[in-house]
Amino acid sequence: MAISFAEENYLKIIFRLSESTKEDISTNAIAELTQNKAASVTDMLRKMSEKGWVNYQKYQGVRLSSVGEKLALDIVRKHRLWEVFLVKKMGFNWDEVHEIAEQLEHIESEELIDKLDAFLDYPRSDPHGDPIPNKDGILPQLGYVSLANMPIGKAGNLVGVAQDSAVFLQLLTKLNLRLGATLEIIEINAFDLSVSLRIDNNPPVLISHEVAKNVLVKR
Amino acid sequence: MAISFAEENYLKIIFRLSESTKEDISTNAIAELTQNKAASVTDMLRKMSEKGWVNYQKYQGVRLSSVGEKLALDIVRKHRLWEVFLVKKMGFNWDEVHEIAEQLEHIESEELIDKLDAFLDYPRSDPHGDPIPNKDGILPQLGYVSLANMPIGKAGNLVGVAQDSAVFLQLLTKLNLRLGATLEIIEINAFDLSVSLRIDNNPPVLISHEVAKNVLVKR
DNA sequence: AATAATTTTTAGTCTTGCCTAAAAATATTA
DNA sequence: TAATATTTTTAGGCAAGACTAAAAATTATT
Repeated sequence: MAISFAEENYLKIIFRLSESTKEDISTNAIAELTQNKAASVTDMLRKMSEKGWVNYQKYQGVRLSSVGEKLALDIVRKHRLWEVFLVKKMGFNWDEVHEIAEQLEHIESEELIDKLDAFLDYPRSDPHGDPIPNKDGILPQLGYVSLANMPIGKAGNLVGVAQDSAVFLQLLTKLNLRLGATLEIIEINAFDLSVSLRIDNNPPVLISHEVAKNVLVKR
Repeated sequence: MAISFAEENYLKIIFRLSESTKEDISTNAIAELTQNKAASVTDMLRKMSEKGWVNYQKYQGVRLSSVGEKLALDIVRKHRLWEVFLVKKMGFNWDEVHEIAEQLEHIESEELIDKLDAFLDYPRSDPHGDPIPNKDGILPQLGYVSLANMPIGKAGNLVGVAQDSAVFLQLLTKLNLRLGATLEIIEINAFDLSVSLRIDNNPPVLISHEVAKNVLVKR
């Protein structure tokens, strides 16, 4: 039986949550991202568990099984390839493409995705800097680190972001934080962990810890 | 409330059926194309009628209202633009694209479609020769006629087909009936209306009336 | 025109995926 | 550790969109 739209969304969201933690994923966390109620999530987790896509223990949270992870990687691959398409070929800005890619990621045709991949010249990362899984579900290692974790005085280049909400991306644009920009941490303020940051040899500007956490840098 | 996947399919199918007849469209005809049972179609027609998309009288068939026709044209526009994309940019054959376009046509983003239209250089017809409605739902007049209606002895060029099932398109390929081919009717057999046809100055071949009806020719 | 065949509709069900309200389990705090 | 708060699950329902079987309307045939 084919995988449904809703199921694909759950898989993708559990995958995203798993990327940033080793813990089991909680029902509430999933509910927040799917915009559903916790009861609905419980329901779906039970079904997905029966299909063998997740390992789920009542009250103990959930993790993807290897089958589920493969399915999720396939969806993420499609999502990110379509984002590249939208930005590179259709001329959208990087903060406009997420919602459209959310729809396109559910198109079912392996052949189409292979051809799209070739058409885009086999990109390794999407417009937000996130790595694109290959056909076999292998994520290329891009070797970046969160700006919040970078040592003071060392320079690096902006290679991605850890979230892609429109408000966040718009703020980056306003701050002149573009893919490829050279970044150097001048100072970290102990009070609120805000970061004084030099961008491309300009005078330093102040950004919040929240922003720094979500900016990915390659040294 | 947004229009659902299922509703879009019904609209598109009623539109297609309306193109080839002036009669009201029957429940059974719709059931056949949607691959649903007649009872399910009745159900949906009642709902669509309440929304004002169709004019529906029990037992008397259905026609699109002007609102419904506008909605249908929008879906057809998306379907045909995506077909052009798949053939021209992704390298699919014309008999491989229908099913993928059936999925892509439901993507919701006017901006994306406008950009796609520009990217494809504002095509006036899809890979099967069918005209592509513009943003305002106007179908460009391409001025073709069914091969079955062409007078004996007059030559014309194949500019399209009236259906795009894979079996039909494969048969065309086998018969060497390609877009642009020059066609001349040599003879029509009264018994079964089969057509003796000259293709590009080759010796005449025999095709069925069924095929002739579905081949579109420009004189 | 009466009967038979076909088409369409109604009535009642099912599955998916969501909901609310209440109960149960787990986690936190006094 | 007992009481309280939070999280999660269960139970029961709802809407969409499909189904089958039976009834009603229409169309075709004798």
